[in-house]
Amino acid sequence: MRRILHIDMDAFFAAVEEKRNPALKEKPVVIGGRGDPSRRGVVATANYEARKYGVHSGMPLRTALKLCPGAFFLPVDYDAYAAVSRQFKNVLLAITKTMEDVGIDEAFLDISTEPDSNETIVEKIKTGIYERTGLTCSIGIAPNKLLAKIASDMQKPNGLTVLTEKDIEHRLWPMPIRKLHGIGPRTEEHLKAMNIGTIGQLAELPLDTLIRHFGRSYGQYLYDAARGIDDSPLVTHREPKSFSRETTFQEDVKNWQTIARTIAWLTKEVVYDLASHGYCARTVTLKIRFSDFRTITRSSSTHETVGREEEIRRLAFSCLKRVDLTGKKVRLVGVRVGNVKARVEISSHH
DNA sequence: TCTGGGGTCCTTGTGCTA
DNA sequence: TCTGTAGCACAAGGACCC
Repeated sequence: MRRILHIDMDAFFAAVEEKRNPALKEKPVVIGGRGDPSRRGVVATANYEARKYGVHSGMPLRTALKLCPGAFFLPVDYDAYAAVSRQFKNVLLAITKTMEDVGIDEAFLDISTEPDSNETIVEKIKTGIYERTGLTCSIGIAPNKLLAKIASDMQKPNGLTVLTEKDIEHRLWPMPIRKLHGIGPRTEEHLKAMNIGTIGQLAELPLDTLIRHFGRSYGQYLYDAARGIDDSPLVTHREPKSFSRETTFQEDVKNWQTIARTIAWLTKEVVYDLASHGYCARTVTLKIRFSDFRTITRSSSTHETVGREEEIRRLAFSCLKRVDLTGKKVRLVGVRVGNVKARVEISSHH
């Protein structure tokens, strides 16, 4: 039986900001966009004080302002959070190298072969993270990643929850289906229409029913997940598959020049990312979102990989030519490069 | 009046080729 | 030569995650 930990930092962005500016503690804090609730943007994180007013991540900043006019609004300072993220991940890596990164504020650890008890390891992690960063985290322990992630969410902030196979019936099955990783709003609606609201009810559905509704791969996933089954290993290293940049205009745009200039700028940014990571690409995808939120993509591939800005911009504009913009207002444009390949190292030795 | 940005993965349709 | 089909690459869209 594996021992998998999921570590989740508590209200991470807000906690870093409060650490920098302790006067923010005890006050509602909302972090998102450029920190200006009169401009377009959504909430990245709200602290627990702001959550009392109904503010939550993903909500437009304008809505958050209405719900909580007294809140402090701060811009997302990704570099600062990344620095703290490295610190807490170093604490985890001191326990075991079998760590899977899950974004900036979460990680899995596989401690199956560690001699120490769960209690000892949890103590090391919690005090280690607190000493290095001054922040708290919530931890879940279970036989697999699926259950460990659910467990870390059961008691927060600063919680610890252990789930075993014996807990599946009485602790997992009463939960709403949305708690399962991989079930989002669309699947929730689909299952609601089938009168399925809890994980237990999902577990009553036969495999062939799930496959009929959700396809072979996702149907099988749902069948297993409802039973707490997950054999997926930790992924300790991954290569990037794509790089992208996109931006939402403050006001919807119908001027072609503005759109073209923005695409050229985004291309420059993407090329910089691509090059600084040492990659080149074969596919360029242009993304356009119209004012009605309808989103289209157009992509264009080359036979040989490319990395130069002129080349990638040419591909991006060949995509733009295939989009009919007449009479439409554009809300967002984005540029992505895919099918990326590590550049052959021009080595100094020979 | 709303609904970010950076990713991954999956599905579906289509055209090509063995 | 005709027909079917399996497999693949690619394009587009969509669901989901943090």
